[in-house]
Amino acid sequence: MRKSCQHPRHEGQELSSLTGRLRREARKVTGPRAAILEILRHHPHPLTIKEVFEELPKSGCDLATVYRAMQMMEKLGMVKRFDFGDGAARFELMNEGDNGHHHHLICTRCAQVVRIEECFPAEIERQIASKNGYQAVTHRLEFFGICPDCQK
Amino acid sequence: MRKSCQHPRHEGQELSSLTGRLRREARKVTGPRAAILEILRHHPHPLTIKEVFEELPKSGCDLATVYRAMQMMEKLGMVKRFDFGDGAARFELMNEGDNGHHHHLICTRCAQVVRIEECFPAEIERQIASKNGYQAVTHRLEFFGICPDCQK
DNA sequence: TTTAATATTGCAAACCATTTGCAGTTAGAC
DNA sequence: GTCTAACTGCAAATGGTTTGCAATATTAAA
Ligand SMILES: [Mn+2]
Ligand SMILES: [Mn+2]
Ligand SMILES: [Zn+2]
Ligand SMILES: [Zn+2]
Repeated sequence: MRKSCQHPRHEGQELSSLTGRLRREARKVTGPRAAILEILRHHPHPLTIKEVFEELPKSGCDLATVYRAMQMMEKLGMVKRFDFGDGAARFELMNEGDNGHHHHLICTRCAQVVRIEECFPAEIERQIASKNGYQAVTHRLEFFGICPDCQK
Repeated sequence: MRKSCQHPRHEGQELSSLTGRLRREARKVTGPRAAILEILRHHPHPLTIKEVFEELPKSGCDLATVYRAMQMMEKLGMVKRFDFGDGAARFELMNEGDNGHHHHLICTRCAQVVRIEECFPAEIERQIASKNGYQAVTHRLEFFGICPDCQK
């Protein structure tokens, strides 16, 4: 469905930097893991486990392996989990050091995704937190609408 | 776990107004439905299907019936679905005419929920929409933090 | 009040995303 | 090379949600 973008600007971090990160954390760089990282590296937007699984080279690996790799990398902070509210978790590669906090605008017709740089105003969030006595407040925010292609 | 609040201010709409709404839409007012509405009516916050199910009077009804009642009422616009990202949908009674758009602040330790009246700034949302050529843009937004009780 | 049409229910099975146990297989430190 | 912890495939289990179907209940009509 969604095609990989070959533009170098979208290839993200070097694979070697990613595998290095794994080894540094005493994780093994296996065939399946390298393949999964290659896929994430070439996709600028969050991917479903199933989408990753289906992009895997012939005789890739077991679905459970993709699930396990993804939760391991999430724990190491290498990928970030997003929830578009459709029942399937999505994952996006994170840059080292970056906390990955950002949002998306999703087409409700074709699922096209745009990365959004705007964020919920920090000042208002601070007010919400203090007014209710909550600490360490963050938010989960996604936008939904009809993309240009789907408007005709 | 979460207790029902008996304060009249929290009882919401009359049960008769709710059942009237059902009949008006050619839906039958059955025992299970009345019981489910009674539960929602007394809870000011979104409830899980399981939570509703467990509050049902002895020998309430089948779990599937709660699921079916809830999706029917969602279609009629009588309840609104919320997603706190923990894998279980939550539902809240909606006032007639109101579109129910609002947000929550959820304690990540005890799941206590506070209704939030603030919303994502409409002006910024409008910019996001036009900048990307999307139409009919809305958002899904929830806040997470540690509630006062859980801070000790 | 009885009837008849239709909506609703319980129950069990199906679904779908995700997790887990386990025995056999590797990566990579030494 | 050896050794061992980490990893894998596979199949079974999980948890939320949906569905098919035959039996039952509600309500509009008579
Ligand atoms: Mn993104
Ligand atoms: Mn609410
Ligand atoms: Zn944000
Ligand atoms: Zn809002």
